[in-house]
Amino acid sequence: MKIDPTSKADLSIQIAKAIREEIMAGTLRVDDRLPSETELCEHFAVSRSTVREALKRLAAQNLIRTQRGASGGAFVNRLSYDQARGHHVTTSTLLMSMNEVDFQTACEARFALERACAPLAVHRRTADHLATMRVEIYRQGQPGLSDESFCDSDVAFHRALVDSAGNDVLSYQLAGAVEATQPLMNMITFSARSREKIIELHTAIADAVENRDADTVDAKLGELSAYTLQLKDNVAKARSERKKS
Amino acid sequence: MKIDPTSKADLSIQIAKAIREEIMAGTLRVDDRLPSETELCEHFAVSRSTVREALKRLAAQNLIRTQRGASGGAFVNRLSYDQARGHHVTTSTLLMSMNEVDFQTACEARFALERACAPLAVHRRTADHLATMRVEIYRQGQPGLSDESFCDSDVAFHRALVDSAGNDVLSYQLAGAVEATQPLMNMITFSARSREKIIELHTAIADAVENRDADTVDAKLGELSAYTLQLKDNVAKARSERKKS
DNA sequence: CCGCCCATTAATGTCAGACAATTATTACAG
DNA sequence: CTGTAATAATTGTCTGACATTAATGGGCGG
Repeated sequence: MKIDPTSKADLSIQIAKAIREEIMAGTLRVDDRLPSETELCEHFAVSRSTVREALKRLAAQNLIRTQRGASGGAFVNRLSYDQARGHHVTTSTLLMSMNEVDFQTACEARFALERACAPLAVHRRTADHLATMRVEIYRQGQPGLSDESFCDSDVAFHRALVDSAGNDVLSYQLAGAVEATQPLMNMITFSARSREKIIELHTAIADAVENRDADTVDAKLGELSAYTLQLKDNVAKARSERKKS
Repeated sequence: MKIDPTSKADLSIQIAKAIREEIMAGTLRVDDRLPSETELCEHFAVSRSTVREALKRLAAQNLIRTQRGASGGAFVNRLSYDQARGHHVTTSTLLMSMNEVDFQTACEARFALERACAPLAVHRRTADHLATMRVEIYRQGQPGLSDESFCDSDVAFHRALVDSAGNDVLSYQLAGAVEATQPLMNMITFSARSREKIIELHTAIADAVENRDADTVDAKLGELSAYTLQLKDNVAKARSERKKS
């Protein structure tokens, strides 16, 4: 709970770190109120702007929330799965676009993880999950559906599949892999793909989940993966053809 | 690239959002320099403190970095896997501690994901990965090793296993599951566990990876999972015994 | 002509103080 | 007792200043 004014690191970084560590260590618990900005100024012997920049850093990570008015202040935030998922997907998406992740690498990771859910999913799936999957499959079959909407529905289908494993931790971790790579895959391949083929595979997966047949789910996810990679190949070939001419 | 001054949301949040969207959309690319704080003030018609708070928010997400001096400024940051992994682990850890995640849930998620790596790991493991695993197993066998060091080594072992799948995306996604749940599991069970049993399983896993035997890796990870859950049971029983007396 | 030192300059980092906006509490009037 | 207005506490924003850092260019000496 101290900072080193001689350190070369920015003060607001040090302060944010000090507070973050208290939260991680449990000294500050969920819904605890932090000292007011003025008190933090005194404690760390810095100006209010510096304290505020530190608090904004923490707020950006969803670690705290602030409230104005009397008996307001900064409170330790309960990290919700939804908030965390949003962040996770954003970061994963940027990570992949900025590092020019190989299509095959992303695809491999995504399906490896999704297949890991299959045994749990067939075991725990509820009627709700099945219904969601069926609805999305129906949507995907609608004529006139835009490519963007098809992508969205695709993501929703796979998310329902993952969620049906009934494990929040798993759902959270997979959000990054599935939701961040899916659009990437869609953008690359949607010009070339056959919606019928994908809907057929989705239907087979939903059926297998309903029948609690993990092996078939796994196999069909494998087919989907292979089909996606093949599409990518076709697109690449078409591109080099065009280059030649 | 505009903000709405009549919105109830804080200005610094709106500004951060506007810039974040430009980064996500690719308008601002990696290593691009943002306008200086003064220019951003004029552009958004706000004060410098507000702009700075917005920039700190982005910096907290590793989206930008800042540099002082002439020709300094804020630059779009290339998200590195290491930075992102650190964040991911921190968030996952907090998520699990704050939401009081069931031990079994965490354990289930972690092993399901790790087992998904097995087929890739046996295929792509290098001598380096094997060496790391062997070294960690050796460390784990040292008498007098503290519980904390044993935990660290355990994490390092599993990380080497995951990394040997040779897929950066996979390694990143799994960091959250493995590195965040492992300490939780260790804290709960390390009083009761037998290091010999764990070292034996680790050795079997390393051997199987070396022999490219995915099924055995999978089986041994399953045993490790079962053993961990059994330990947890023992601890729980011992606790209720103590309560009775 | 080359290299070193230094002033300049442009940028972020920090500070101080003020006012605005918001909200819970308290006091007061009816 | 109730509704309303004053009050106080707190975060949000603005302004202006100075400190710190680092690239740049110019002068000066070799």
